[in-house]
Amino acid sequence: MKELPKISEAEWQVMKVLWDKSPLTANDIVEKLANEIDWNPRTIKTLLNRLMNKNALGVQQEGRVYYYYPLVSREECARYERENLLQRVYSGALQPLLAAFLQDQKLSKQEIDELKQILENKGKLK
Amino acid sequence: MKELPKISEAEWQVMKVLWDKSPLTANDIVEKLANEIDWNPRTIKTLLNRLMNKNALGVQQEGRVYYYYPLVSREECARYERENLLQRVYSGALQPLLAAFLQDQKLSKQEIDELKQILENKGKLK
DNA sequence: TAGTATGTATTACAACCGTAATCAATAAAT
DNA sequence: ATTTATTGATTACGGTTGTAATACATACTA
Repeated sequence: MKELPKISEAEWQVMKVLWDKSPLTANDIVEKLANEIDWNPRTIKTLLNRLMNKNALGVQQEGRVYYYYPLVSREECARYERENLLQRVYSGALQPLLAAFLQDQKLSKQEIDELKQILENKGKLK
Repeated sequence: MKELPKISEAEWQVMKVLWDKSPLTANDIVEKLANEIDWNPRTIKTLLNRLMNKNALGVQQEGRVYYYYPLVSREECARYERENLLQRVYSGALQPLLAAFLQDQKLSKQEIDELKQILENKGKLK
């Protein structure tokens, strides 16, 4: 089983861009992030380097330009973060976590129905 | 509105003990954590100090002993962490987050029913 | 009253993080 | 061929975190 690198808050922003679409050059990434975050391009280069050192990103070199791409899946990383929240904050108690999420956020009718559907199935399966 | 201190992973362990029951002395806390975590008591003292400096904990002094108690509510801090996960990992998309949590964890029949109940109510309210 | 134990405060130290600036290599331009 | 511009690599720097060790104050003991 491969070691999941620990991805920091700032690094998540970069990873999300590459999970959306890859491979991309550093400049592509800078451009995509320009709207959302006020970072110096240098900062993004640093983050790319750190992510490479952590083996979260790979590169393929074309001439003098690097094309970056993820080496870990978004779903793996997301699962890690979910589990982390669940344990750290809720000591593993899922129901209160979910109830709290449902309480503070708004959902469309359709999203509610989808979730109910998932719950129905969980109910049946056991 | 009061500033929420940022509580680190290790600090959460300490805060949870005090949210369960407070005020407690450092030694009480060391004892409670002894089962769960393999920390040197010094480490716990350090964490208590940091939490005081962050205004996450207060103390009341009785003789030479300090009694620690939380200055921030568990629910505030939990909300902060939930929101953080939601934005960082899911860019604010609640439904996929919830669906994933439901997918990877197991729930009792009763918990499922409670969640369905919450969803029912959300559905009605709008 | 001098030493010991106990509890808090200060200091340590490396790794990680946010946020860059500077250096170096190389492709492009003159 | 030398200069310039571009892009990745290295270095920076203060703050936080995990994980303690050491110093200091004081209550208790001999």
